[in-house]
Amino acid sequence: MDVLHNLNQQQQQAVTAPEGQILVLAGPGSGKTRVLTRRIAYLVQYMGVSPFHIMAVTFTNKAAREMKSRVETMIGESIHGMWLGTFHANCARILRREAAHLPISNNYIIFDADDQVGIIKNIIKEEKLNDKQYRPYDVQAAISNAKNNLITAEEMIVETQRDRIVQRIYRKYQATLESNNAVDFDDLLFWAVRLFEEYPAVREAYSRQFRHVLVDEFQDTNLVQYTLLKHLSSFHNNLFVVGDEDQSIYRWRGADYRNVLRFTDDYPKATKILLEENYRSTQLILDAATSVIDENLHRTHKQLQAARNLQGPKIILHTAYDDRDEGIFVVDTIHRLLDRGKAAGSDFAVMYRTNAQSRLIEEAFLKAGIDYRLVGAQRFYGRREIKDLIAYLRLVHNPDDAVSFNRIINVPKRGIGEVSLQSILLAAQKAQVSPGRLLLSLGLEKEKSALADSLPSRILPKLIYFGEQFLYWSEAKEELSVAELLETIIESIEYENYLEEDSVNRDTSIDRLANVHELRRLTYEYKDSGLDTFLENMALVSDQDTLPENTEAPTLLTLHAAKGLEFPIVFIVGMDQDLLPHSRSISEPEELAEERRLFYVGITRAKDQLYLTRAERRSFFGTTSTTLPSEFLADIPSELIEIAGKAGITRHHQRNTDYAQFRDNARTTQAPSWLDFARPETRRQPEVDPIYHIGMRVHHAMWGEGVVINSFVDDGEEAVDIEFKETGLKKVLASIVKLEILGEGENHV
DNA sequence: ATAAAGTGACTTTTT
DNA sequence: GTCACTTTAT
Repeated sequence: MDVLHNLNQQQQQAVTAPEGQILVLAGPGSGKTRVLTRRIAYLVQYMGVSPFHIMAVTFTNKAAREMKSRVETMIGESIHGMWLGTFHANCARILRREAAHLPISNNYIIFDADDQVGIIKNIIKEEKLNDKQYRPYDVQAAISNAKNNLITAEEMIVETQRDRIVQRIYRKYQATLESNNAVDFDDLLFWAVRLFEEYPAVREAYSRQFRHVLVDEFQDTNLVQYTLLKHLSSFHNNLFVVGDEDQSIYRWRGADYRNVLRFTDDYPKATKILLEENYRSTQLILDAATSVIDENLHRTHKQLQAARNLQGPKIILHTAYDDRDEGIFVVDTIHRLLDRGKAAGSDFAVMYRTNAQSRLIEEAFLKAGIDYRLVGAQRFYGRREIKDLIAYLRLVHNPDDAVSFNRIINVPKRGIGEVSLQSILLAAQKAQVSPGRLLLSLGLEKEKSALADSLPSRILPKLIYFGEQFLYWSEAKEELSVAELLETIIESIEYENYLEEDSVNRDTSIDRLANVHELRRLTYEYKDSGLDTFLENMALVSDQDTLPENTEAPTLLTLHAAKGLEFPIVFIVGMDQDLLPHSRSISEPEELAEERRLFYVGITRAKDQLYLTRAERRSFFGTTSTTLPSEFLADIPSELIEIAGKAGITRHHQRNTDYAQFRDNARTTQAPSWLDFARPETRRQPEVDPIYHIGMRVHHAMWGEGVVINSFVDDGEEAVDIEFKETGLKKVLASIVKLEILGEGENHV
C-alpha cells in the first residue's frame, strides 16, 4: 500500500516531512496514529532507513502493539530490530544492557507501586515516624515527583521539617532498592537519563543508532521523558513528536503539556503541523467540544472540522432524580436502541469520572439483563493470588528481592508471624546477606549452616524445609520453562489448597483459582523466553492489555481509560459539580483545566451521539446529598443541547420559553439555572406530554422531510408515526430519533 | 499466631 | 458503603 494513500494534505506533509524536529499537533480523531505509522513506513520504505535505526515510543503497550502491527501490515514485512515500545520498556532494555555502569546487576527486578509503598511503609516504621503525618502513599508520590523532575534525594530542596524527613525517606528508599537489586518505574527513565549524562560515550552510541526518534502522545511526557528524548535524538536530531495539548490528562503523574511549548522553544527550527480535520465525530459534537476546550488557556486553538459532512443530532442532557435513576436512564436508553436495532451493544460506551460511579450503572445493566464490559476496575496483577505467585517467581529470579521474600514467607501459612520474621531479618542483616540468600544457605547446609544458630529453634525446621524447596527451584529455573517452574511452585507449596481454605466463601475461592489458572495460561505464552522476560513483562504490562476482548457489549470505563478510543454513542455520566470537575481539582486552576480536558476527551470519543447525564441527588460515602450541575455544562452553547427526561412540564412549553433562559444562562459562571427546568419534580414520573402533533412537518438527517401521521405516549415514551416523502412510513420513538420540527400545520417556526 | 472487631480514608492510575 | 489496615481478643 502506498504510504500516502488516503491522507489529507496536512497528514501528507507530516508523513513526508524532511529530517529535523517535527511537531504534529493532532486534534482528536484527526488520524494521529495513522500519521505516526505512515511516517515509520515512509522512513523504512522510501527513505531506506533500517528499522534498527528507528525508535518509536508510546505510553502504553497496547499502543505499541497496535503501531507495530499496523506498520508491518503496511510495509508487508517484519520490522524486526526496531525499538518500538513504551518509554519504560525501551529504558528497561537500555538499563539491562548497561547495567555495568549502574548500581544494579542485569537481573534486576522492577518494583511496582504496591512494592514501593510497602518499602516506604517499612521505612516509616523503622524511623518511628507517624504514618498519619507521613502517609506512605503521599511520601511515595513526593519521591516519584522528584524523580520525574530528575531530582535525586541529595538534590531535593529542603525548606521545611517535612522536606527533611521526606528526603531522609527518599535516601533510605533508594538504598533499599539497590540492596534488593531493584528499580522502580520512575528509576527506569531516571537512570537512563543519568546514564546518558554521566557517560557521554553511551549517549553517543545510542543517539548514533537512533537516526529517527518518534513519539506518540507527546503532551503526556514529563521532564524525564522529555530529557530522555533530547538525549536519544542528540546525534541525528530527528525527533518527530505527535500530540495534543488538549488531551493531556496525566498531570498528576508528572505529565506536562507545556512540553509542547518547550519543544518549539528548544527547537526553534522545528516544523509545526496542525491536524484539524476530524474523521470521527459529527460537526455538532466537535462544536460542543471546541466551545468547552476554548475556555482553557495556554494552548493552540484548533478549529476542528468534521470530514463527515454531517451536522448530527444534538447532545442529549438528562437530569435524573438520583444517581440510581441516572443509571437506569442510561441502561433504558441503551435497551431501547438495542431493541429497535438502531445500534449494536459494542456501539455504546458509558464514561465516568471515578470508578465508584460504575457500581450503579452495573446494577442497572444487571437488572436489565444486558451484558456489559467493564474496563479497568480491579486489576488482574493487583490480585493477591497473582502477586503472591509472581513474588515466588521474582524471588527465585532474584534472591535479593526482600520485598517478595516478606510477602511470601508466610504465604501459605508456615507459622512465621511478625516476630519470627523480624528475627529472620535480623539474622540476615547480621550475616550481611539478603533474607532470600539466608534461605538458600539453610536449604543447602541445613542445620549446619552458620546462620542456623542465630535463628529461633522453633521456626528453624520450617525455614530449612522452605529453604530446600527454594533451593530446588533456584537450581531448576534454568532447565524449566516459566510455566513448568510456576507449576512446580504451586504444587510444592500446595497453593491451591491454601486458596480454598483461606477464602471466606466459595465464590472468592473459585475466583481466585480462576485467576491462578489465568496466570498459568499467561506463562505458556512465554515458552520461548526466559523468566527475566516474563517478569519484566509482568511489571511493565498493564491490565488493560490483558482485558478479555468482549467486543459485543457496551463498555463501561473511566474518562481516563477512554483516551484513544471511539464509540458511536457515548454517555458521560455524573455531570455534577464536584464530580466533574472533581472536588479535589476545583481550587487549583491548572487542575481545573485538566478536568476540562478530561471532559473534552470524553466528548470527542463520540462519533454520532452524545448523552450527558447528571443526578440531582447522589450518595457520597454512604450519605446522600444534593448536587449542582457541572460548571462545564454552561460552556456548551444551548443550541447544541436538547433536554431529555423532563417530567411535570410539557416539552413543548419548555422549548418555547425555557430555551431562551437556557441560552442566556449558558455563558454565566454560576451553575446554570436553566437546569432547574430539566429537573424531575417527582421520582420516575412516567407520563410525558407529546411534542409532536398530527400534521406537523419534520425533518430527519437520513430520511429527509416528512409529516406526522400519529403521535401517542406509550409507557412514558412518545411514539410517533411519520410519513416521509422519500422513504415512506416510519414508526419512531421521539426520545431516540432526532427530528427537526419544520412547521406545525400551517405555522412555520 | 491468627481471627474477629474497630477505625478511618476515600480521583484519575498509561508504566 | 466499602475496603484496607489496626487493634483486640482468643
